[in-house]
Amino acid sequence: MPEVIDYTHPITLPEKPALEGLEAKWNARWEAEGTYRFDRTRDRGAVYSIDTPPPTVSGSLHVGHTFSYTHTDVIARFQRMRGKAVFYPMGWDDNGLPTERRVQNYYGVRCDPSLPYDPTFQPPETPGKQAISISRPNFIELCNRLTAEDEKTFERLWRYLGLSVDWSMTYATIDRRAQRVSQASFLKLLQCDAAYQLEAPTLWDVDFRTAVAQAELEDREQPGAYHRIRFGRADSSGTFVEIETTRPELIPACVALVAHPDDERYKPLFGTHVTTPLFGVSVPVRAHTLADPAKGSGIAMICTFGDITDVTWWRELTLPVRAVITANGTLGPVTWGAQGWESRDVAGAQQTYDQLAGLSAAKARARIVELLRESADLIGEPRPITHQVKFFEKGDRPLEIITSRQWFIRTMPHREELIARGRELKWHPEYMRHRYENWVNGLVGDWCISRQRFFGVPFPVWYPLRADGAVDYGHPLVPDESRLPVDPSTDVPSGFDESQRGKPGGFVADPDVMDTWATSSVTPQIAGGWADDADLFARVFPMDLRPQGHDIIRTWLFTTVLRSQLEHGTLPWANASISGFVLDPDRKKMSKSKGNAVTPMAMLEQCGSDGVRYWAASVRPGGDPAFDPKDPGQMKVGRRLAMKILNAARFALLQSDPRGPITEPLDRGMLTSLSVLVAESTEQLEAYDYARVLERCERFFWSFCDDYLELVKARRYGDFTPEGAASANSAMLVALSTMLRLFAPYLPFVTEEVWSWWRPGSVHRSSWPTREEVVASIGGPDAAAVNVSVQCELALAEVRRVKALHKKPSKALIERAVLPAALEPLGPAAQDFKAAMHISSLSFSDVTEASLTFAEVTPE
RNA sequence: GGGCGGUUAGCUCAGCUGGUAGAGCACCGGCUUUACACGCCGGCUGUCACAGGUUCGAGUCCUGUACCGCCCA
Repeated sequence: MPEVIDYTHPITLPEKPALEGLEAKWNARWEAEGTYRFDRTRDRGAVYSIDTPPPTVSGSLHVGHTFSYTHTDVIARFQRMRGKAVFYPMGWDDNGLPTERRVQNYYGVRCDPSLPYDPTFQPPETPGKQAISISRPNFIELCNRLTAEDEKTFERLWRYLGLSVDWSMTYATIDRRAQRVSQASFLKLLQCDAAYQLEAPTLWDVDFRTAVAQAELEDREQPGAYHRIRFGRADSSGTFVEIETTRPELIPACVALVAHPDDERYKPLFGTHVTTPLFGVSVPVRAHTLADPAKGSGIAMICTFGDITDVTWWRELTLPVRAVITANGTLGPVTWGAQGWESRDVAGAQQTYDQLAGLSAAKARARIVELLRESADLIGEPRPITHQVKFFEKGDRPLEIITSRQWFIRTMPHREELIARGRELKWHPEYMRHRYENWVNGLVGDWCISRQRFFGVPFPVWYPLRADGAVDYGHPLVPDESRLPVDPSTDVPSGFDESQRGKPGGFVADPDVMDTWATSSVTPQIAGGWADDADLFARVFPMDLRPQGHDIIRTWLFTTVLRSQLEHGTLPWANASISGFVLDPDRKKMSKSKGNAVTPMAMLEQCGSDGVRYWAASVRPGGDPAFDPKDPGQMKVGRRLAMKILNAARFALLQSDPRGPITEPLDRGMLTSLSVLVAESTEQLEAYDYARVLERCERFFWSFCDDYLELVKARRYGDFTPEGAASANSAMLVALSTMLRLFAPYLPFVTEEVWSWWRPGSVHRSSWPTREEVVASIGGPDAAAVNVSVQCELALAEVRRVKALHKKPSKALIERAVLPAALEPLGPAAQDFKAAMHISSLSFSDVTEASLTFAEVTPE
């Protein structure tokens, strides 16, 4: 029991305790003393490991970040006090598009991979109107420069908030270690055929000119129009089939018409051919169940490719490709009459198409409508509608579907086992599991991981060039694992030299980088040292906890489970704790793009880190708190709690002699109740229910201050016996020691400050309180004393109430008090009670409320 | 259209396995009581969204409806 009875440490109290400056004072001390260093000598059973979300450093942190990261830190601190070696590194997500965008805007540059590296290049002080084109290595230098700045800012803020991270283990999703892990993992997947490349229709953002994965899509409501268009029937009857489409500009890409197999209107047409308007291309009429008889005219045109249903039809009906949309979103050149572009009127088709070539999809649509109107193939006028259109979540124009060569990770064959892993994982809160299962069940294809970007992890792959200069994609060249990480655009495959790059008989590099999630999905492996520190990895993996937001269950959580399943055949972690979002006062999700995000530094300075943490931790797991920066209510409450802890501790420590056995009923009752609180708190924190623990501890503490301390004040100051004072002093110190440790995960600064007044070491390295330890201080739980305390507190409230009704000052003397008989069990504490309420004579009787007789004069 | 969550005091929210509705803020009144005026004491405030059902008893369990939010089609 040394934690509660060893009071040999000298007590030093400040005159006027304050919260100001605690963040700076204790952060410096924790850093100097390595308070949060991970002890890597401990084995897996004694370790608690956290797969921390690496925040995207491009941009700034907002209140939502402090919210969710506090939840994790509360758990980390609890586990540390429980005796675990806590593995809690921080990561930075520097990867990909957001960083590139920020670098472009910040420095006024754009990346042109065809340019050579310029070692003397320096960006201008302020970005000019015209973006400067720079080489890929120069561009990456700027990315690194800016992210380094951002990382420093972020680290300062995290430290100020009091995250108990081991800062010596920080990683970045673009650093050498991360590249090595990402590439090594990719090569393993390639080796066992879990990764493959394919020339396939892929969702494509025409502005970023990159492929996009299913997980990065979002639907947006967009205006559009149905165009009713006639196709000539091939039976020379002179009759027409009418279709409706929102994308008439894709008529040159039409490869078939399709209707539902049961649709009586079109059954006779199945197997026949029709002719496309303007281009005179003969296309078949086919049947497929995905065609909706109720939509438009019930028959649709299939283009390569207008939407993802086109891709399904194209694949399942084995249709040819006639692609017109190019990577930049314009209609590309076509030679009509060439193979695949046959027409009944080659010259006419060419003449028409030449008016569309080079236009964006939107402009081509406007032009082709005019042409269709002239040729009388447009029936009626376009009918405006709004419909859902697929966008890249960070994009500005609708996605196109472009056929290109991409790397994929096999996902579809693993759906069953991924569902099973999801059920094995402990979710906090439990209901978040559904989001995962819905996602896995809704998957429609393998995971495309190629991105046509620059700042990312390159694919460690080259391709041989045949003698005729054609790329041999079938026999990729890969480096030995010992060479990783490699950049194939500057490194050379073994057996070749740089002079053979791009030459027949030589090689070319895969030009792409991996999707952000392809790197982020291996954060447990990166942080845990999978590729270069097997000893560390064995001590931390599979990890204990993945904390994250519910918006990225389908991306980060899902892909991490997938990678771990493919690589290790296990879950990557035992628990997933899912935080909600901070909402603005109008209940809209707070985000930088909406412009309603609040930067947290002012809040932290105004309310103190402990105050902000109190607010964050008081929201139940998964909850979405509304936050109004003009009225930081709960943060102020947290600040008040921290102040109260300072002052109550000062009171308890102000006169802590004499000490001795804890004999008085109020003291014993208070400690018995506290021991129950400790037991419940431990159990609930183990279940990740941090908000409930905070609420209960706070309620206990406030009652401790308002009732218990007031009741024992006189006895403690020695008004009765030295033994009575000793009992109170000892009980207060046990309670203080216990409550400081209960609050330590939530309010790390104020608890550390108070701890330092009278205890050795850091409260954050002390042991979590136990029920047994508290109970031992009174020789066993004392249920009778609890009853005395409860009745005494009820009586206190009753006398206070009646006193206030009589508008008497608090120190007014009460000559005689008659209380309801139900309160009589307070008897053993009558002396404390009478002193606290200034009662001379106390009795009980069959009354419903307290009857008080006040003295004539109130002493000064 | 599907999934998930929410709806409790003017505001923000707690109410765990069903047993007489709670806290803080705000508001009103009182108190400078030797830890704290960044404080203390007291008061006021509710058809627990709506409609059914189960039960001796429902804020809590079941069914349906409405509205809000998030995610997915």
